[in-house]
Amino acid sequence: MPDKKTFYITTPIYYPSGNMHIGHTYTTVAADSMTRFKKLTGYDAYFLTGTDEHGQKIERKAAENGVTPKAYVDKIVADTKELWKLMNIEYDDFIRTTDERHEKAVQKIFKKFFNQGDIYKSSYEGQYCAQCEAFWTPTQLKEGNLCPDCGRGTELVTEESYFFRMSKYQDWLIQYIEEHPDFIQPVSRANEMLNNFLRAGLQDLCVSRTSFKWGVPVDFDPGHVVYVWIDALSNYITALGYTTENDRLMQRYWPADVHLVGKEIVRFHTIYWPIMLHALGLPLPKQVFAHGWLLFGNDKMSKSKGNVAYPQPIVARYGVDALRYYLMREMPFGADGNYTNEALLTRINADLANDLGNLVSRTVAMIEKYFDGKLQAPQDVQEVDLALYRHAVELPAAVEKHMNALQFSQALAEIWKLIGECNKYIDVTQPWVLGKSEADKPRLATVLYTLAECVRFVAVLITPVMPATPARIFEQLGVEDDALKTWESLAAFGALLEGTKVQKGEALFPRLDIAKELAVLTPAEATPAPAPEKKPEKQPEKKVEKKAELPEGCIAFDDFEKIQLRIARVITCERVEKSDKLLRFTLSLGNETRTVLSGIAKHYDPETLIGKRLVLLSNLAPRKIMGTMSQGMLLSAVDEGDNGEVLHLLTVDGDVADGAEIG
RNA sequence: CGCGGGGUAGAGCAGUUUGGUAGCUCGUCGGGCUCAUAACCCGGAGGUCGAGGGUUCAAGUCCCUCCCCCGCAACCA
Repeated sequence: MPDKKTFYITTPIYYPSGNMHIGHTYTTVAADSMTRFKKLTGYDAYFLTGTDEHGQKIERKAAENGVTPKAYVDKIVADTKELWKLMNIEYDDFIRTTDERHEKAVQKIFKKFFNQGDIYKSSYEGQYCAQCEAFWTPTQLKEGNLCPDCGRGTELVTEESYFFRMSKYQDWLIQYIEEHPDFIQPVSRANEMLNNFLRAGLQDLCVSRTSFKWGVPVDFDPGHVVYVWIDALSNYITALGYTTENDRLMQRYWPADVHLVGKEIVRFHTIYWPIMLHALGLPLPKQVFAHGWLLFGNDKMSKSKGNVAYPQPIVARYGVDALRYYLMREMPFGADGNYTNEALLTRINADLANDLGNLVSRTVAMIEKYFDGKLQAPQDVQEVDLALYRHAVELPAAVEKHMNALQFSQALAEIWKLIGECNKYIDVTQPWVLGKSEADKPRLATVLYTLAECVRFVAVLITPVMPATPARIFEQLGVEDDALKTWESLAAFGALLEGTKVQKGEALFPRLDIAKELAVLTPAEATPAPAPEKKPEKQPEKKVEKKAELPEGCIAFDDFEKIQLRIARVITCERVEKSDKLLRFTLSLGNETRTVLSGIAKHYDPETLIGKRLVLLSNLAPRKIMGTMSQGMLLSAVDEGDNGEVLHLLTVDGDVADGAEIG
């Protein structure tokens, strides 16, 4: 072990103000795939993830829920770890900024900065919103110094704080970035940082707060807590035992090989963090890689917009590896990408079911059919076979090249080229014709051996991204020897043993009925918010809003008038077959009845709703869900309780006629 | 003129560094095959490469102007 090369990779520590969604999953799967790849290729790899648990927002969220901040984050952290387990994430350490080991180290780091004069005490003056307990800069404020968040007035407040002398290190950092072109990836991000912040001049950074308590206390100045930057960023070294007696890990793994970050926190990782490290006398991470965002439709995922996708239902339906594959394959790492259910399902069918799954299936089936399941040694090798051998043997190097550049998508594309080549090879060699004559048996043996060996190559190569699938392939191929599952075993073609007994199993990835699956996946997203479906119409609307110069987050009265809300009486209500979320309603609107589906089966028993008067968004475009047209949307209040969301249907006071309009 | 990214076939993207026949996936149309998960293989149709101007024998690729979209600037990956 000591002679192995090391590789240290981190994800950001996530902010546990709510459950982790598919975006966090994206980053974490990438880090995990990279780690697995490095381990596979002989590295001593170390993978750190965790949570950034302090700050006012958590403090407030916890208060709203009537629990302590610690209890609040404990729950989310437990769920997060559960999710990573589900996603087959094998981290080496999970750091929480509330860990004692972290807090102690942060206090030492803060003290050191103070002692060496990097941190000084001063005061911070700004417009403060008492309601939101937040400071806003002049550019953030709405006209008349109104709070951009709640719209109330703000007041000029002075708060005593500690500041980090960033300006002192500015020139050093500019030079460092210019001399290390690989430090910030993609390079466009480096330019952004240089042009936007560094060359413009760094402001000293406020690194403590007195306005809230939920943070690491500054041990030499009661009342102050360490503000986010020093607290959060230093996780990458406190997790390795920095400042403690046992800093074995620090010695071994620092500096990190790569910090994976989302593009919105590039600045903190490429400016403040390097400066902090430099001030501590530590080397900088070799690379900060900013990946893009997974957008939903064309929108940023955000809870408030109701357009967030969560991994759990996808994994439940299609398996972890399908989702991991999709996330790593769909878009180039570094650029933004769209998450859509359609694309996910298409990928599963085209790449996993048709190309890979079917290749394994037909290969194994033919070995069973023609050789009674016993793999024959290749005989009578021809140029078609040799071409495929060469392709396979050259593949690991190509995959390695792309993986080392964190280009997961390209690495997978390379692997899939071999899969495509194999499918074509079957067509060209026509094993079912060879099987008809005894004289062609040697050819047939060669063809089937070649295919089986290629499948083995593929199984090994996809391991980092799809850790669960190779075992299922090896089982069908009859590969038991672990030596045949290693990266080294791909050095030459032909490691598979003659006589291996293959056995056809279940389809690796069953082909999906896309229309049907879409209908199942859709209600979950359609329920919380009106579906933002019509792209072409959306843009003009936006423009109108801008021209009218409405306060941000507001709509005009005529926008409201577009929404038709009516009282609907429940005539019948029943569960939808094969759906655990949907209820089918027949509603009376006085002169008409409507069928509406609603994803609230987990919150209500259908019988109890009959006769109730509910609020219906009646002019929502109809949508087919699970084969039934749903003509509107029932409104409900969403309560974010400890055990996830709880829905409460909106109802109405007093006796109101069916179909009464709400305005 | 705040900064950055982007506008390429119906959809999603690559190609722009180092100008030289416009490529991939999905979809679509036609053909082939029957080992296989109605899967696989081949072929076709479909693009004024955001607009305009310029440099050049030659421009998606270089230069200039303009239009449009998205993001950052503020603790959601």
